[in-house]
Amino acid sequence: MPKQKISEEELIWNSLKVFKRKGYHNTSMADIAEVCGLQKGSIYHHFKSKEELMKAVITTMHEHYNKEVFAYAYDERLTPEERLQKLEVYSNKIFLSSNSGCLMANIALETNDTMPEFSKLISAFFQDWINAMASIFNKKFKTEQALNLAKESVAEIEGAVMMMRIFDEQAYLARCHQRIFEKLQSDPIN
Amino acid sequence: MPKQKISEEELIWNSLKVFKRKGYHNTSMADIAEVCGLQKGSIYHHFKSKEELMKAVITTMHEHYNKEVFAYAYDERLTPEERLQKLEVYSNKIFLSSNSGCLMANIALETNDTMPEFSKLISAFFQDWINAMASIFNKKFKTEQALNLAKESVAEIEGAVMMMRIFDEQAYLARCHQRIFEKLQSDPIN
Amino acid sequence: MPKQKISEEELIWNSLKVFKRKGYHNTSMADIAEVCGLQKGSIYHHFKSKEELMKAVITTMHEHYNKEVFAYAYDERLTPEERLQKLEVYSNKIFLSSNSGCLMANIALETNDTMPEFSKLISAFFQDWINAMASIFNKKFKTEQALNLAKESVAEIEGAVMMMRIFDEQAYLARCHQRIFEKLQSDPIN
Amino acid sequence: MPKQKISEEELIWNSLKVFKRKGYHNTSMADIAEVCGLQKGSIYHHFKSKEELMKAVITTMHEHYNKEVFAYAYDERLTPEERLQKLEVYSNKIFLSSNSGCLMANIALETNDTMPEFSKLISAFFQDWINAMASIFNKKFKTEQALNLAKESVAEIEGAVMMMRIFDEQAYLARCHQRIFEKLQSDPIN
DNA sequence: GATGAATGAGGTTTCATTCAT
DNA sequence: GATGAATGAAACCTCATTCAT
Repeated sequence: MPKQKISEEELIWNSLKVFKRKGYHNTSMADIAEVCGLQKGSIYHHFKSKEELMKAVITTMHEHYNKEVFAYAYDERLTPEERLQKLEVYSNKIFLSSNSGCLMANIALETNDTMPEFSKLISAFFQDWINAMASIFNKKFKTEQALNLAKESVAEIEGAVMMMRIFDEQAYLARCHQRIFEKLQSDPIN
Repeated sequence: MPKQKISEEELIWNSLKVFKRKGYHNTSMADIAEVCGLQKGSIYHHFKSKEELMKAVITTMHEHYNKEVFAYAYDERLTPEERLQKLEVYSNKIFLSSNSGCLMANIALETNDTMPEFSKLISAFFQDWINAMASIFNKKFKTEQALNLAKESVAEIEGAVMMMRIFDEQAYLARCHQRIFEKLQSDPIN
Repeated sequence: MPKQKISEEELIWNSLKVFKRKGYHNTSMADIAEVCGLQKGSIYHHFKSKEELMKAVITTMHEHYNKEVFAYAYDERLTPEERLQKLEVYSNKIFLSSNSGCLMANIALETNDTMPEFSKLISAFFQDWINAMASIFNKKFKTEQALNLAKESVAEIEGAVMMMRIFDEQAYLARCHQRIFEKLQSDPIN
Repeated sequence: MPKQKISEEELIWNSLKVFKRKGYHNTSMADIAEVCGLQKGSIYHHFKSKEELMKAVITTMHEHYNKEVFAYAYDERLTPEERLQKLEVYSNKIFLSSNSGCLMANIALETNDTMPEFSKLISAFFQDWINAMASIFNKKFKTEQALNLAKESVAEIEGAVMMMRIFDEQAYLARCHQRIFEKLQSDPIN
């Protein structure tokens, strides 16, 4: 009889916010329940465990990025510079909207050595991000060099987001994007 | 039952390893006790809470870096390049010795929004690191530019360490150091 | 595992018995759990801490007295002597039913200097008791004298209950009630 | 080699203050150590357990009362009124010097049902007190009546001390002594 | 589907006590 | 005698999970 109070989508996005802020182990099912307006027990109608919920959160975020962000990297109607800018705009939207950094990085650094199932999902996400960046650099650079530039770029962005959070100083991200843009416009090494 | 089984120093360094690998919230006092060969309760002889222990760990690591690493950045007998290399050598020793990344970054991303006392200590550490890097760049660049290069560099290193851990791929760090070296040798912007 | 095994009312009254016998600090949540047929952790479903439980116990007892005992002191259909007797009958029922004295007094003497939240609740209880007694004496005595007689009476009863417990000698209470009766029938001081 | 830092006497009197204020179970050996300027472990050179210490405290207090207070009740050079006044003076000194009530009563109400060894010692104390009072009343009243008046009086004093502590209102004790004085001067029932 | 009571394992912490120095 | 490190039991409390209603 009881009507559904919240959609699975919403449940996942609400949980995401909490996990991003408080981390995996410090987030309790009660915390999740609270932001969803449910009782602890009710969450188990949707996810069979906290671990499954976290995996759903990671996966959902990954799919979202694939569709809404990384897709631009492959959009043949755009120049490489335009593509890069699209990714940047989205990055900014996410990373500047809260002071809590990047869900994927936060969870990765917290659980990389103890929750292999999360690690697999998270590295898949970063792989897709790197591939997207590489495909942009590919227009001007050779495969291997493009890949390296992509790896550098993703690493730099995550480094910048980390510092941004630690120092509460937004400039890090803008300067980082600036440098990536310069990479794209630099001369191929040979 | 009596007489010291472990020095406070050792206790801290053993704890550090566990905290780095498992994070703050997922490390139990029982875990700490185990790596120290003590009973749970005995740790409270040395630190009045898990939180105080974590703070001692952060502080000890910070002091260690100040003395053993950052000090090279101010060593007038060395050229800037030599100084940078000293820092790099040390970075490698730490970050390549395990697959668990950087204690400071791991704890920062896990607890930045919930444990302000840790955040303060951690940002002080990164500030000292940035200052050390800036003092190296200062030999060739103007203050502001040197500072920005220092910030970039620290962010890049942390980004590289993160990726290195996620992908278990050590190349990230070497290439990152390479790029920092190039920054040092590039022409000042004007 | 699910569905209520014990009502909150019962939980409180069962706890009360243990607290009265063993005191606050010497009563463990395990003790409480045992008399309630629950697991330790389950009690936290109903009360968020041992302290809150104790406060609920005190408050419940206070309300119970207000309704079931002190009310007689204000019952206009009864003579002062009848009112006094009603209170006495109830006193006897409580204080003679076990050898554990008076919950309020026991907890007060144990925790008065360390748990101010208990002290406030307990002194409110005694104040209501004194007011009830005063309202009986008021029929024959002036306000101030009635109040003093009430204070004396309550103190005497508590003193008697204490001695009764220490010496396991019930006569104390009966004689004490006798003296209070005589006070009521004595001549007003002027 | 280490010189004695505190005499056993002092240790007992210092402990007494803590036990009176915080009760038996809520006083830790660390608390005791602190007020004695010792380490926890050192207390065990003097008393083999917390329980033994508490018993020494009770016994010491009892002996002190016998010698310094109750003795006046048997002093043939004094009138009954003078004897009573001596006891009163002493009562006031003790009970008005802190807001923590009566050690014997506090410990009795906290532990009567769980620490029979304390109960025995405490009831012996109260018995001596009652006997002392009875010996005063004996000058004017018959044995049985004197005994009852003594019991009443002690109970009343303890009741007054309890109320005094709960309400932080010193008047209780003075009025109580006043009433006891009146008892002594009233006519024997005969 | 939602609820809320219950569970049991495990978390951090406290504490009386022991004992080598 | 005093110390301080260690112990282990037990304290309070949290939490992921289950399940009858």
